[in-house]
Amino acid sequence: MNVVIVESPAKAKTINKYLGSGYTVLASYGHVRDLPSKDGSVRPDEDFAMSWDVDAKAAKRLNEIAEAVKGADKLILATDPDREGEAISWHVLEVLNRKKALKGADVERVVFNAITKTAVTDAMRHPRKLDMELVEAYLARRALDYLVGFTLSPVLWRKLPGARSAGRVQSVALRLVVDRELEIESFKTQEYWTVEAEVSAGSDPFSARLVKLDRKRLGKFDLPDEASAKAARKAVEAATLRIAAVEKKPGRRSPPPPFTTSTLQQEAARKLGFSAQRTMQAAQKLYEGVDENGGLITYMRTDGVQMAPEAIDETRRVIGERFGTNYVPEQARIYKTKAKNAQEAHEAIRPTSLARHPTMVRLDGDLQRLYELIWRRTIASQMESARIERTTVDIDSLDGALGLRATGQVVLFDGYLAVYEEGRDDAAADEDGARLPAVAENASARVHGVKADQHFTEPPPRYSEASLVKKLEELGIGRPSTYASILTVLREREYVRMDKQRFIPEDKGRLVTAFLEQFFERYVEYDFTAALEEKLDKVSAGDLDWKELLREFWRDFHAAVEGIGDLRVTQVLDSLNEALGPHIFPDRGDGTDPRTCPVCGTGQLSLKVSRFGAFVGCSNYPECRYTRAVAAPEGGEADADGGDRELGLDP
DNA sequence: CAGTGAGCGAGCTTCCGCTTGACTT
Repeated sequence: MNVVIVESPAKAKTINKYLGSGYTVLASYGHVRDLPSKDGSVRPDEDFAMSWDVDAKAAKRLNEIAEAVKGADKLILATDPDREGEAISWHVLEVLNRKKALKGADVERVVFNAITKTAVTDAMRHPRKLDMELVEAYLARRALDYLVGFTLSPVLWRKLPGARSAGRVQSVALRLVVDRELEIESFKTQEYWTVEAEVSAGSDPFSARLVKLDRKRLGKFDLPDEASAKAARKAVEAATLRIAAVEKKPGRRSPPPPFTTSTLQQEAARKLGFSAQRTMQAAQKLYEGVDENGGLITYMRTDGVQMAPEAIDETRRVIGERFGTNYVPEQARIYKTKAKNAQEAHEAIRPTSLARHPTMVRLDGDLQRLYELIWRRTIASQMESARIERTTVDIDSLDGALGLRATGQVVLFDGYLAVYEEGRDDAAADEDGARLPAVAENASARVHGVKADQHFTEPPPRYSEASLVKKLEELGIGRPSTYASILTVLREREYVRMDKQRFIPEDKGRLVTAFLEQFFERYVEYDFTAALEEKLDKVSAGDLDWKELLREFWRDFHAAVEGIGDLRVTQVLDSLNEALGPHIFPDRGDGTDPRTCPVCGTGQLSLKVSRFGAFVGCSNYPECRYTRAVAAPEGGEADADGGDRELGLDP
């Protein structure tokens, strides 16, 4: 008898089926051990010694595993083929060794990145040893995260009452939200106008935009006000027009790759309105399966876009049957990940059987809709590209001073668009979607009406859950298993709030960000994690000692912590006040200096702290009693207003 | 209705990443 260890029970069940009777497949249910949530779990002055703790539930699992291993010939560690997976195998092995549960049993490490019968049985024939360098990269990652989080958080408690936590991932996610808000606040809207004419040339009328005026190309801001727009409109109305050129260009649109965790969360938000959490809950149920037929989709926490060859074959077959052979490309499509720091331990998220059409499964609301989305996306990813034709019609005045342009596109062959079109976040609507009537070059054109429209440039949009997850993934920050919880932490700490499904930073979040930027700048830089990952890669390649990585990190980090530890709260505030700027003193938009007191008009505002939390107060205290709360400790809210009220704006 | 106030204090909070049930509301 052989004992096989994987992470999840659903996976254990499937693999058991593939391997048959000579094997017992058990799940570890995750990491099994972790650092206890208290001081001293990682000890830099003992050469980064780490204490591990097995919680009660994991202990039960491990006892079951130890029991099964007792009479076994072999222990086969088949956890995920990435850094964390290697670590899980190591943790399990460590515990079993400590229990002395491994007498005589051989230990093998086996990896597969698709759960198909061929992939699994093939992997079983190629066992290897545990990769200790990969495990050491994990240890470095784990220790660093602990040291950053469990050092910075207490610093925050002491220096900024009301602030609760900081960490390598959450603090950068928060910074993204805060920085975007600052961008929005400092954004200057700009007015511009466009002129559009309804024209015809022996055809149905169509609309064309003014693109040339006074023999010059019209830039976006060349019609800055109503007067210039009206003058341009008059010029169009007075002009004699002819069709100068008709150009048709063929184009292709290729399908998007199949889903990863990040893209699934984004699309489910855009198309179904699901939060990241709701998406993951539904996906988990689809993965576990609803009846005896097993899971309906592959593993839902993945950054891989690749698919098992068997699945690609089946997808192509289903496309041929349902849509016709002209929808099947000659070659199967192979996708490569673009995400930084992708581990690609798992396949893309796809139905376990493409033949299981959404109409053939009966599921609860969320599950049904999510399954259909995944089925369509997977099918689309292997379908033929759409072929389109883009048409551009240039219309000039006879004297050549004016130019108008109309664009349109026609889908000649829909290809993958027959099942799926990717949603958009904040992009402007397609303007060249319309079909244009056939017109002949040199035909004269008639103007039916001209309109001038006013527009204003808009600031960048606030992050939604979907766009923030997308950004985090681009920066290589966080993992598929943590995206949804990162969003939750920011809300629980009251660093941000949601408004119309968008993240808005609270003053508390701005303050924490300003503080970290001021005193721990390099640890909240957007590429800190990417740089760390490069070093971790060196560790796993054997080119860098994991303790050397930690020593180097700790030297600088510890110095920064010592530096601020010596400062009194008031000194921190003085230094912070210099740097705070728009984080805490936003432009009020009425031309007054953001740092002068809005009540007395002479006092200077600055940040202070008390047992009520951080607040902004006037230098003329106690004559002037203007205050504005910035960050209150848990439950320490003065009243329902939360100090948000702008006192004294109308004295 | 006004709007907490700054060198003292007891004791509390916290990280990231991997995985699901077993508690009660």
